[in-house]
Amino acid sequence: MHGDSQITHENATNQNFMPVMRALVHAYQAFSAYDMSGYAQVDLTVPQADVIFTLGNTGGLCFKDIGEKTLITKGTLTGVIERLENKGLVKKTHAPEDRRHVIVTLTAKGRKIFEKEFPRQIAFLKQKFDLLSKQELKEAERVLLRLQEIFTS
Amino acid sequence: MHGDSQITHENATNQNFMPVMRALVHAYQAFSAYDMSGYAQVDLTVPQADVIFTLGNTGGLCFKDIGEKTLITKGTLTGVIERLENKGLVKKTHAPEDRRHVIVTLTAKGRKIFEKEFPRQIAFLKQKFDLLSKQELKEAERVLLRLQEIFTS
DNA sequence: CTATAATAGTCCGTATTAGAACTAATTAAC
DNA sequence: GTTAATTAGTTCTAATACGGACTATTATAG
Repeated sequence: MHGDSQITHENATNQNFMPVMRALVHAYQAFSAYDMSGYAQVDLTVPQADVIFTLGNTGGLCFKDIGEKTLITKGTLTGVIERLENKGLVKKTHAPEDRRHVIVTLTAKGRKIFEKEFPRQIAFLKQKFDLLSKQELKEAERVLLRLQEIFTS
Repeated sequence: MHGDSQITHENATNQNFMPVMRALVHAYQAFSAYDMSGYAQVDLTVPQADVIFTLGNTGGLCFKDIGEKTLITKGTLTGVIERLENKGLVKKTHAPEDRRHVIVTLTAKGRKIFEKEFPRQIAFLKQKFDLLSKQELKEAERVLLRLQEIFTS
């Protein structure tokens, strides 16, 4: 016998971290649903918009860089970029200095979309984040960085 | 001219809420990746485990209830339950009092999986959450509930 | 009592999503 | 300098994921 430290299927739900875990999942899910709703009137999915916004204000990026910034894995990225290419929003070129790299660049049409939709979506998100005080924003950032830290350590 | 309140594609990235938004996405992504890694040696996907854990310690739930607890939409749930059924972990029965409802119940095999894997995964997650102090847990929960609140209001 | 609305699931189409096997190109080892 | 290891993308499979159309069942309106 060594105290009540044993986790069973009956007491697992009562672990003291469960409320935080649930809150993290629900907070992200709520944010995610709101973010997605911003694209309802735009012919872009969230990952597609994510890529367009990542490419904006740059002279083009390779798959690896786009994947690292958007957290989209390479296998998925191939398809996302392909659909953006079919819509005429990006184009692919091989880097001359290293032919393994494929550089993805916004087309003129893609740039127009970026310049219109990026500020619109940011303003849309800002409506919600503006409900937080400066104090709350700072606290939230600190807490979230700490959470990220424990899961990557 | 009305101050610098206008959001353009050039200044959008500098909005003061951007660090918080990024931190939320990265914190969730880090948690999610860690959670998923816990199932590496188990023949269950995250949604499948989520359903099994939700059904554990209950006498069965209908699709609607499972969907609300797991945040899995109905169209997706049909497939998830079907695969669990094929593995012999759950069974479906029509509710006699309202034949629109389909009640999903753990089989004996499903219950065994639940009783073994639920405590294991909770202990696995606990390893990380134990890195947080009581104070940090409380603060995190408060901040996350606030975030959830602003996005659902 | 009957037409209508609401609810619960299923099915379908399109788009992620992760991960593993594969190809092509570059770098490192010897 | 050729072989081995690494890196960048593509392709493939299985499983989500959302939303809309559809069916079956129950509740509501008149």
